[in-house]
Amino acid sequence: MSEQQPESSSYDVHAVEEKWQPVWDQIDPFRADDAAVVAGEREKRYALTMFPYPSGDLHMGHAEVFALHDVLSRYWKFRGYEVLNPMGWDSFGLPAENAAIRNDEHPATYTYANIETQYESMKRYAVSFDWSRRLHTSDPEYYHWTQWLFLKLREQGLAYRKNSPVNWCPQDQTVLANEQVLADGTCERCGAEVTKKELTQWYFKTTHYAQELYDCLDDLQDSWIGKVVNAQRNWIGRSEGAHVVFEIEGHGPVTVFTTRPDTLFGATFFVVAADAKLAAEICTDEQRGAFEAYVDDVRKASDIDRMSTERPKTGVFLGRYAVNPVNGERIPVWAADYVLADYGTGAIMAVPGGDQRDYDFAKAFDLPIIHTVQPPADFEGEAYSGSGPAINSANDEISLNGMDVAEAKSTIIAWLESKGLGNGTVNFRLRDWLLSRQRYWGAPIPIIHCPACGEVAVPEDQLPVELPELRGADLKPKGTSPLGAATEWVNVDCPACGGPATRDTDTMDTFVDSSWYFFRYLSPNDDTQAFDPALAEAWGPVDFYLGGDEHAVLHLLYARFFTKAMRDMGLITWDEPFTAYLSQGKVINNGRKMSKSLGNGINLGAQLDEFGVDAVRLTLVFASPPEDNIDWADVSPAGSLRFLQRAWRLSGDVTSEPGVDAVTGDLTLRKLTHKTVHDAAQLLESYRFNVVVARIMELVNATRKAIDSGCGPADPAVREATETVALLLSMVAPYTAEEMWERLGHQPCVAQAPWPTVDPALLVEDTVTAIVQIQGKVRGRLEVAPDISEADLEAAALADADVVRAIDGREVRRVIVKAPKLVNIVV
RNA sequence: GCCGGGUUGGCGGAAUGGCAGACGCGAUGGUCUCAAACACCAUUGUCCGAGAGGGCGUGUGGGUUCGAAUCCCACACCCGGCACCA
Repeated sequence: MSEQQPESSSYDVHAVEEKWQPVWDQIDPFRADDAAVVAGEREKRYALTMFPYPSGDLHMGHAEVFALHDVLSRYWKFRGYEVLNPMGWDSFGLPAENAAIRNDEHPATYTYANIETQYESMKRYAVSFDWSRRLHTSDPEYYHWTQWLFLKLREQGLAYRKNSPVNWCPQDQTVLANEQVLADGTCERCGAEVTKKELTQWYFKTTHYAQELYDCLDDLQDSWIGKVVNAQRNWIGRSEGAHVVFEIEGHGPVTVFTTRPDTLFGATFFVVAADAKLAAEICTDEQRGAFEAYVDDVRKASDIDRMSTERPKTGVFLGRYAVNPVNGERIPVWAADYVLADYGTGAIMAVPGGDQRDYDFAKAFDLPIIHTVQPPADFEGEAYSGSGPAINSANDEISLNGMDVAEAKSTIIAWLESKGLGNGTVNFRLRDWLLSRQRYWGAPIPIIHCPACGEVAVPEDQLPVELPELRGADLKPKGTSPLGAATEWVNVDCPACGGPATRDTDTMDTFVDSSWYFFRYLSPNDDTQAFDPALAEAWGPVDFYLGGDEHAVLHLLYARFFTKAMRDMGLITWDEPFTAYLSQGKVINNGRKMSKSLGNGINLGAQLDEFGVDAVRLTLVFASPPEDNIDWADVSPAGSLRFLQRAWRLSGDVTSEPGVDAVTGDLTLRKLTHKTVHDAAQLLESYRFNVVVARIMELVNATRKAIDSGCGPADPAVREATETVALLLSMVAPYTAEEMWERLGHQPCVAQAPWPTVDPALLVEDTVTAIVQIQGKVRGRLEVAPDISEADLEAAALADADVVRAIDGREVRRVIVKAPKLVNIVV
């Protein structure tokens, strides 16, 4: 016995990993069955986690997201759902291209080598992916359908080309979407300061769905993590207000957007964005020189200073007057850079009495200020934008005076509408998605430019438009797409007229690739269509999506846009792609983000080598609620390993035979076992994975105690408890669980075992602990029957020796009884 | 400035109107050992007390309630989103 002690008190984590991987490969328990779901034999669950970009090997962040994701996927399988849990690679993108330039090779070399590395790591990490659905967005078999979807969007009028000032990253030498420029004006990818360039580029018309993208957030409010819903609301930026038409003398009517039409009587001047075409059109010849000088100044200053709200107001008079439609007042028209060209109509009515920016401008240029809302007596500010009765707001036909803001708004809108001078409307901050990129390693835009026919779509039967073979120095960024250098590729016959024409040389933003990949998982090998609509109907939408905060707006908004567009094309029937969404926290170290420059990186491979896959997974799941950051300095993979060994040791101590009837087993342990299973299910449904682990630990502790100093290792309840530990643990620590399962005398694999049946009778306690409070403070405890009457409980409480002593002769004024749990005595 | 989320022991966190601090980390003491490591056992919010026991305690201040970490009001601080968006 003593000789065997070392051998049986721990197991070799690496040997166990090598032992089970081939067994699982053979059993292949996680392959999703399309037929069963299409036929409705089993209820489906689509579990999705964001597919990685293949830069090097997996890191701690991947380890966390996969560990969390796998708990839920495996749980769903246990509960009898047919689970779709696919994985692939978002494999177009700049790092591969930059590596190719550095190493004089093709981007595919870097990309596919890293994919293999990551694939091997994922296999070792034992995530329950259905590998038969693996895809890579850089495969022609995949981007064929990315291109096809682009053409479909274009047919719907949702993809178009326009000339416009765009965000330009001088580092990456390509344009960027609004979503890819951070709040501080830097590139989301490389951190370089983004500048503006005037270019003709492709856009997706995301604004077409602005209202719906906004409204559907209400439905996602409870099932998506709140901060992402909030971020999307802020990004889409819905504002209710009105369009109001101002006649500009000598020019014509110009419409403005305002959220405060009730303040129209206070509009004392009119401002046009200096960089809008409209400003140049309105400007009189006399003011032309001053205007152009101002525009020059604005251009120089813009990108650095324009972010600052503290900057003093600047502008220039355009030499014309607009007529305020409510009172006929002639108000001067100015150009200024505090009005944005691409929001609203690029022109505003300025109400300095009610808007601080307009107030600042009025002060700077000595323009009149009229208050149209009565500020409270103690108001000490300048512009007043709060609530209160309207003042100074009447003409011959209408008076708003005395009305509150809401009433004044609706009244004036009705009046404007009756006069044809405006209407109530809604405006959005969201802009269209700029999708062209001047880089190589992406899906070519399947358009041919013909001098005679203009833009011509590449015929569907000629898709995919494959990338020409370029490598190394050919790919160096030069401000225009590297594809332009592939002369043979670029020059083609026009599909419409047969004349000489050229291909579009830009590639698509890689966010296009990832906007629809969750559909391709349904039909990853179908070379006749993007996906089978019948499978989409059966599997979709995604039931649970786990990913990173960095995609709160970007990817999640784009995927929502694609889904709505695909619905309107008749490809699918639902409105939203992801029924539930959760973003996991980051793995940090010592209070800081891991980074090379700080030298505080934790290498996942090294952690796996030291503690094993299961201990690392357990550590990440147990550390905190999934959405919170995990500081690696605060957690203990060694402690996790210790726990796993403790759990595993139980399986060696059980002496009863498999299949023994648990009914005769120790009741206390049985009750804990059944309660643990019951609670675990509820906790898992609400993603409370860390608490589930704590409950498994409690069960392990209790089972240990039962073996050592309780009912003993032969008691059937000990087997039941240990088997339950193995089953529950398999969601977090699959290797340890499989090893336990085998030692308990079962065939592999534990993932195919059924979820333990909870006996409701065992969830009922024989006695419960009633607490007795005096003045709300706990002063005694009573063991009572769960069905004790309130009167009996009160009597028992008042008779209790501790309670009598605590009352200390004082008069009992009131007794609150909540049988069977609580008595509160008020003295 | 606007919108959202948060603040609980030395640390990560439990408890969502009824025993605050589950579970774990760390720490301290012990068993084992020649010794150490591992493992195991015990203690571990804080203050008073020899002890029994008691006081205090969930960012701050108020409120509702027999009873509040939990609900309400105000404030402070932290994190995230938007921001010259009319």
